[in-house]
Amino acid sequence: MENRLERIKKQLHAQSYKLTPQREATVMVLLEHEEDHLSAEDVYLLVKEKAPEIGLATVYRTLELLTELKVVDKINFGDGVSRFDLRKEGVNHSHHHLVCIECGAVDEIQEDLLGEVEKIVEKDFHFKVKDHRLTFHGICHRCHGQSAVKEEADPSLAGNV
Amino acid sequence: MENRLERIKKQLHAQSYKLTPQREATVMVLLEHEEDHLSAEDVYLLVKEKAPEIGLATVYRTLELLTELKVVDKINFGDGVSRFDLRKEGVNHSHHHLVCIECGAVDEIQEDLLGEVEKIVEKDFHFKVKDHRLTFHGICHRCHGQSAVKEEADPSLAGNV
DNA sequence: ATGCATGCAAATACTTTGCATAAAC
DNA sequence: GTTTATGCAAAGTATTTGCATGCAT
Repeated sequence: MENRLERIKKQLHAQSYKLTPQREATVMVLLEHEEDHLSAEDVYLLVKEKAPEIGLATVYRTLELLTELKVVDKINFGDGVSRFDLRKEGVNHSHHHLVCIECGAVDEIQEDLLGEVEKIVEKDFHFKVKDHRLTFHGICHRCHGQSAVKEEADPSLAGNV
Repeated sequence: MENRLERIKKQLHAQSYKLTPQREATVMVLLEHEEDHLSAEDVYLLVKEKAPEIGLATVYRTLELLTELKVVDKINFGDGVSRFDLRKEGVNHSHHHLVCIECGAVDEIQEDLLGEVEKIVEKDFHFKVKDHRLTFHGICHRCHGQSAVKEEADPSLAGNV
């Protein structure tokens, strides 16, 4: 965790940005909630616990900065909010998501399943792939087979949105 | 074109919705701009040419309805707007997109390249896939190789956003 | 001192909603 | 005549921006 913060600090410095206490608190929240897909508002509320004086605008500005630096990916599941997803270290593309249409849970696939597909895109469509966004919509393993008890599916117990 | 409108009309009627003149005008705009990725506002402006009295709210409501009926897909490229993309007939999933980071053009891949990947997702992640969203970010065939003349890339001549 | 970063409030952008009217069945 | 759809305006969200202040070099 510490070294990831350090690395991000270096990335900031490399572009002559500072790791201010507010930015550090924001990054820490993201590191601590790596599995989640937090909206700017979510991040704001969590950062406030560490740095109560922080403003929402600063959080937005920090998330924008981190997106630029490719520390996080700004993703969108079709509800009206952008969510921010920490990239794994050394990984140069956004990972995949599984959105459950029953319970709303969002799970991640870290493994890159698009290698072959990207080759086809580059060859057949003459498109130089730099990054990708892949989301599947369907029924997650928790909801699967329990369509009879749909109503009881509890997203809070399941994957994180 | 006519038959596609007819088919959409039937889909509406099947759920006891009406094909009002406003809805028809909206659908016609979508059919005429199949290659584009129009925002609600874009659709509104185009529909106004056919039906000047239409209100923006009606366009939003119609697009929402068409999304429900899976006539269109509501997609999002990360700029703050939802865009609406007509599904091909008989196709039951969203098609793929190629977003050029140089010129902003968005091209489509109609062919489904995810068959194998979905099998893996279903087997290894126990996730029943119902639909998907796949977007590649990179350099399109028009911009490719002309990085020296970047500034001259003209999205209006290229694919449509 | 200078420049970057912050907090707050105001502004903007997009989308949804309430409600009275109008059209369709 | 009852339901469904529309247009307008108002309200809601999400996000961005302006600006005075603060912090760090």
